[in-house]
Amino acid sequence: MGPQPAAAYVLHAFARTAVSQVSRDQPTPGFTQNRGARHYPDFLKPKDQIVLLSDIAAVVRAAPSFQPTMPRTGKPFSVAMTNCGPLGWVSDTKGYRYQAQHPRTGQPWPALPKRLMDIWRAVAGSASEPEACLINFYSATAKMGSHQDRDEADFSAPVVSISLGDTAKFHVGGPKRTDPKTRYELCSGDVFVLGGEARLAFHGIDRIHAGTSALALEEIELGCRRINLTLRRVTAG
DNA sequence: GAGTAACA
DNA sequence: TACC
Repeated sequence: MGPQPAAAYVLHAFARTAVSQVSRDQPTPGFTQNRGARHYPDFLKPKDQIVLLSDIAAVVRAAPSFQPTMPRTGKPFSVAMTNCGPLGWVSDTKGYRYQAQHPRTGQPWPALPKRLMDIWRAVAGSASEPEACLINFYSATAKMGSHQDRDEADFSAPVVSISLGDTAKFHVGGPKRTDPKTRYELCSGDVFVLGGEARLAFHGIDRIHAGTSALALEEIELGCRRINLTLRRVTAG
């Protein structure tokens, strides 16, 4: 069996009325940009975060979290995931790909919640509508190794990432794995956009700062401390 | 190499 | 950095 499904976590988190904001080194108006990588701190207010969690709860009810594995080796990822939208990103021993059905239930992915479409429209400029939202569930010890998002047919649209729960140490490099990295702390409610020059930048999650958000503190026993939503355009359009 | 383990 |  894989890790605990994240559904219970999401449902309980929604029931809470408070999402604490972590103190920051610097209050940042608007966003900061570095070669197409844009960081929007506090893009979602606490109330927006809670309402978005209700959307995620509905998604997970229809599409339970699953444990992806590495191509070839079959080694499991430390994160659990699910998807919503017409297409979902999956990984197993056969490789990385987008597909229209949940790998375990065989059902189509749930629709993209309107609130996610609204976030996309607010930060993705003139790009076509997103087709996939990958939802990653991070435990206190989960990480995401440095990688590129390159399984899409269309790189003209940006990748839009939304953070909920505990703060994560995030890095963004360049199109080569060895390019120098910039590090960010991604807090609950932050939005991060990889577009333009940064669309194919290597990026990853180095660590989770467990206990930095009341959202995640409620569900220590289930192990999920952070949720990341990644919106993507997959097909040319 | 969207993984881990071992290393200095 | 090595692994398979």
